[in-house]
Amino acid sequence: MKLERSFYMRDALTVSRELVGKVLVHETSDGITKGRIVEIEAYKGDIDKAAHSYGRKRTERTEIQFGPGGYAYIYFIYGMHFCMNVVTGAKNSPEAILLRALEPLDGIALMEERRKTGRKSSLCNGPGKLCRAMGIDKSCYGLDLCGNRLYVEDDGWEAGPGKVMTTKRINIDYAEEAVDFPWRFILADSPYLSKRLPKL
DNA sequence: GTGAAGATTAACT
DNA sequence: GTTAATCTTCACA
Repeated sequence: MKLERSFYMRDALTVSRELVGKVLVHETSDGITKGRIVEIEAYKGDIDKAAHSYGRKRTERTEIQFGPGGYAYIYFIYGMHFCMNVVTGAKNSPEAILLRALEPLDGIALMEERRKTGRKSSLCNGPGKLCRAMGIDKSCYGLDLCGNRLYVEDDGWEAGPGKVMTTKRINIDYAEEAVDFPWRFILADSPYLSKRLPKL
């Protein structure tokens, strides 16, 4: 079943923990693609130097994060990649969750066509890659995840005990003390992670 | 209007 | 491990 608004209205860290193992669904004119969420990172604008909305900085780009949870925050990075976030928290609480890796479930042929690669395991194992495989671009910015085009569903699958782990985030070395926040959530035994499990 | 930097990826040494 | 590709967004004039 599709996740409801109330699921997203909670704290980003709480939502993150429960979002691992859920299924991202994108319905397009080319077909439907689905992928299980195996790696995500939480960003909290009020205290997190790594967040675009750090210091409650409100710009045209981060505007959607200040609304209620349950909306898509898409941004373009390094001139060639899109990244998708799920906005969480209540209104005026700039929090979001970056989707870093998915396990392809449905529409895999369509993903391969978009990605031009034959290896299923590398189809969605990175923020930029999963967006391309899922057909997500700027036109998805601000979409309501409680709508019927781009949303997250719970298919009843559950991670085994201790399988959801937290680690430090990736590629935010400029964020000073925030680099040590354990806000990356992963499915420990998934072969679809963007990087190998760091040593603990 | 202009310039610098980036929540990445793929290719190369 | 290092680096180029490539362009939106943001800060400042």
